[in-house]
Amino acid sequence: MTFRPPAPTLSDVAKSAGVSTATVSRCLNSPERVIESTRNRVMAAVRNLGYTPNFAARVMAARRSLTIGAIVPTLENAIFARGLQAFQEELLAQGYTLLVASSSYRADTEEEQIRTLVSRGADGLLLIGHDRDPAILKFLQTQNVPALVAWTYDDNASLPSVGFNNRKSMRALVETVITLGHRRFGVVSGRTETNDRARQRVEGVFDAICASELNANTIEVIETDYGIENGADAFAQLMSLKTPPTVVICGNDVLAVGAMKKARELSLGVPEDVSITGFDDLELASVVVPALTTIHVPHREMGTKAARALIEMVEKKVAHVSVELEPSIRIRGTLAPPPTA
Amino acid sequence: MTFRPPAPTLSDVAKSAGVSTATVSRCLNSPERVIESTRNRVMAAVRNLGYTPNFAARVMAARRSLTIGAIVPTLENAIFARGLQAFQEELLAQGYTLLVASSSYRADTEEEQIRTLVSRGADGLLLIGHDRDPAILKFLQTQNVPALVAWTYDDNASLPSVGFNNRKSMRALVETVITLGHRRFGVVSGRTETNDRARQRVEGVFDAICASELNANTIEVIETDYGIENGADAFAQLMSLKTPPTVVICGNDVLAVGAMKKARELSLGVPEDVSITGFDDLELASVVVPALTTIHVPHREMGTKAARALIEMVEKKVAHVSVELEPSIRIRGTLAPPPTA
DNA sequence: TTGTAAGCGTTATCAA
DNA sequence: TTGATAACGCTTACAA
Repeated sequence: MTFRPPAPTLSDVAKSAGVSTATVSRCLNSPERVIESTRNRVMAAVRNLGYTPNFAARVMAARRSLTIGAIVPTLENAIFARGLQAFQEELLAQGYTLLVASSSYRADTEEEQIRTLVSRGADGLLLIGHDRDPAILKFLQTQNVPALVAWTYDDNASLPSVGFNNRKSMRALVETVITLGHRRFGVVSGRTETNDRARQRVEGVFDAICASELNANTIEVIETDYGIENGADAFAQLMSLKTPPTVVICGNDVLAVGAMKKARELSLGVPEDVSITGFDDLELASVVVPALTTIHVPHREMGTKAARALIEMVEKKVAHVSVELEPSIRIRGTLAPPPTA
Repeated sequence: MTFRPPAPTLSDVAKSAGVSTATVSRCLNSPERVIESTRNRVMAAVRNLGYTPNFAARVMAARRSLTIGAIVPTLENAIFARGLQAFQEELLAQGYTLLVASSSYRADTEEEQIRTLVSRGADGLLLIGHDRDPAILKFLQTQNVPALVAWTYDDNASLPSVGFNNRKSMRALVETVITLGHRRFGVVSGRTETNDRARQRVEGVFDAICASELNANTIEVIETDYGIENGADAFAQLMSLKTPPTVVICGNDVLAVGAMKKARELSLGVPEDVSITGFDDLELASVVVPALTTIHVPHREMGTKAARALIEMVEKKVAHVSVELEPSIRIRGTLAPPPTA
């Protein structure tokens, strides 16, 4: 092992350029405040030495990091990918860096991640959904770190949100399903206990059914984690009931695609034997055969608007007002009238 | 706007517990070095005040961050998701935190991200592939930050790697394809100029074909960015040739699924009219109909081993020896003998 | 336009 | 077992 010199610091640059550290700092942060001749000299020294500013030191001295943290429940499937990408692009355009963490849909992990990101100096936080221990909100308050919620819209929650009404959207879809003549419904949902979006979507299903003259008691709901195989298993369970549903409403596209896979294995035709619907309109939804009927969520718009809102909260230090986006129904091949209708 | 007190610091805790900052620091970092009675008092103060350590200050003082950075070409599709997940799990188990950045397959962006992560105090870096300006390697050296390459294996590159031989794997697959009787090949590849894995995979195709007595001149190769729609377009282009291929070898599963989608639109049967193969064995590959023939990459194993190797490099400050993993071929529904064979 | 110097919140060395 | 105190590398009044 060879000896390695320590990385160059501001004062190395200052020495090499024959100026003070303050001048070097100015060259880097507000070049217009340094006369050109010195600036050139300094920048040359920076290049020569291969100097890179130490972020930790900068954060400590400046007391802001130009960093935004986002904690999403999962990065394993595409559920949050597109929105997050747009979020990140907008942040970047405004000079901020994004730090992403995943909570695996666990409240305790999310709290840990919140603490981690705050301790790393995040200037603001993007969180998903409103289900959360109030204590952690108090923590954010004492730490003076603004937070914004996305992927759901709720005007009178304790945090501002940029998102859509999951319940209303699902209700609209199920109303369409009812109009087609379906009377026996199966529901494959995400975990409702720890996931307000999943909960609201199931509520939307019941809203639609109760609003019609149908009997809500006949609806079978299976809860499971998001995952193609989980969707497949839940679907199999539903279809093995004495009176299987004619339509299976899935809490998201991942579950729905799992259901489709299992239908194939069971030699059940979709939509001839059973209809299937999803939620989110991931790329997956247009790849499967037939294409999946689902609810299109304006992911990119949500990401972009969330970024703008959060930056405003960070810079102006004011609470942002919530923004509601409008999903739209995408009727595709997996939905048709029930077999006997 | 209400007044917000600044977040509590170490010395706030020290004052509140009636000890020195050194003792508080010890309670947090090596509790066994503090007698129980004081420790209890200190921890109570920590809880009371809602104290969270300031990461930037800690990094500066300790001169290590227990943070590993990873820069992948994309987070938009699942190509790197599973491996990265395993990488992160192993890091976590060993007390490290993962910071992920995406380069969008651009060399300049990757350099920027490398600098960013180093400046943020990453103790080590995971990079994908070996294609990279030597200057940035020198930078890593002067900054004293070890780096490891994954998703490819190359024993005599300048950085150690944990991965597989893309060329050899693709060659094996194409040899199988040849054995089935195929003679007209189409290739849909990722960008070979900026992506050594894509390049090696194409080379593997030619290796197999040259090793047989076939004429390599008849192979049409189309390069495109990774994406379902790109795969679809490239496939359409290949199938509109005067003598279209009987098999389309795709550089990865995402492209292959795009090809399958387009085949359906063109009413081409897979595999009756044309065979299609992928690479990676993403979850996607088992969801499509028919299931995709592809090369299974041990993503999780790669992630775990990369984490262990990188941590060793960080802690022992020695270069790790490269590790080669073995992908395996997964023959599934999209591959069959050519129509006329 | 540039320099001086006081922090920023930790850790770590050295004494007590 | 604990406490002083000097770093760590940078930004930013304030002064020159």
